[in-house]
Amino acid sequence: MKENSFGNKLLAWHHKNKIPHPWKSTNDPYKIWLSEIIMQQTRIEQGTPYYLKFVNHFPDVFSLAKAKEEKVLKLWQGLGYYSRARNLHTTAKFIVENDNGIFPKEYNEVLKLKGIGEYTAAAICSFAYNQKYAVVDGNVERVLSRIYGIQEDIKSSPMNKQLKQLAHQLLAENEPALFNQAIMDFGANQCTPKKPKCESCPFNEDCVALKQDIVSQLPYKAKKIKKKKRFFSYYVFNTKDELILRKRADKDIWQGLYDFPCRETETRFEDSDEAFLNGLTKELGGKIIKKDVWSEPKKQLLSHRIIYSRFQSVQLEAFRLKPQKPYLKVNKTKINDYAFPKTVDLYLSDKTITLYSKE
DNA sequence: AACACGGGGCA
DNA sequence: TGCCCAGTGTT
Repeated sequence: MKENSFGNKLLAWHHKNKIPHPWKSTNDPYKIWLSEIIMQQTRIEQGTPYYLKFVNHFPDVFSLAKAKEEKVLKLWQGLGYYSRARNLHTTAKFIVENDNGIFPKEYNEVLKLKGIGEYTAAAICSFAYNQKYAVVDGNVERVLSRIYGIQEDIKSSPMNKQLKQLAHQLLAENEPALFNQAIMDFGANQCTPKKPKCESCPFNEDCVALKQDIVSQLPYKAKKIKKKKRFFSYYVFNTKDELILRKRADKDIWQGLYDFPCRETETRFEDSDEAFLNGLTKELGGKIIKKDVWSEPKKQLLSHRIIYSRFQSVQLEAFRLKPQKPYLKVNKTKINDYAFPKTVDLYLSDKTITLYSKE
């Protein structure tokens, strides 16, 4: 779609559908800044009462700068992301002390302020000063990815760059403040995350996502897998010729592979668990001759896990009892017959470990 | 580049 | 539960 066509349709939509907000009827950069900080990652309905409270208590940057942080945080209470409030306060004091209370006008100067990133800098420069900076927030990402059928991960660095460029091109021939307001309103009220109003959409002839029936799948964001941390403390029981392995159970990582008797802990490594060690020692029917200190924890990254493993060599004079259940006794010369997870193999291969020597 | 940072609304 | 919301700072 041609840039001017996009702008014309968007502005026509906006003319009919604009929704007033308390901070729209001003060019005061302070109020625009305040509203933008409050609205970051926040729904308009949730943030609006806070905006009204703040302008009421702090009508200008001086009053905000003079306030105690306690007061600012108290007013912010319940809104979440509290570093926004602290940064807001810090920046207010900075502007009063360094710039005589006058908000900077240069985009790059605005961007330097604490709590102001690319989105907010563009919002302030366009809304307060009508400079040509395109805002790219969640709304804009959604609108553009759908209309232009962008199926790649919009959060990826290259794609995010492209989106900014596209937004900038579309903005180019238009009134910056008006265009930015329009595209955000359009995302918030027409091209909504769920149940977008495609039937009444001015772009329904152009929208690539609608044509391909993938509107509900866009914008695509790569699933960010939360990597759970696990902590393994391995006890490497060994004698002159043998050592104890454990066959790993089903329903867990590395099933069927071998490692050592292991105590897993929820959080970071705690002190050695003597009961665990002694119980196992008794079970193997031996006496401890020598016990090494714990190895430095080794970190292993899996697709969905971060595993920290540490090892402790425990030398017994003999294994008098036959190991039970998942444990088995193995002659050191046979160790290469078993499959090990990477960290365990690295430990075994370590030249400083004298358990066995790899060929 | 990945992650922490909140609280609320909605399926 | 999981996703999303006028994102930014930190590692």
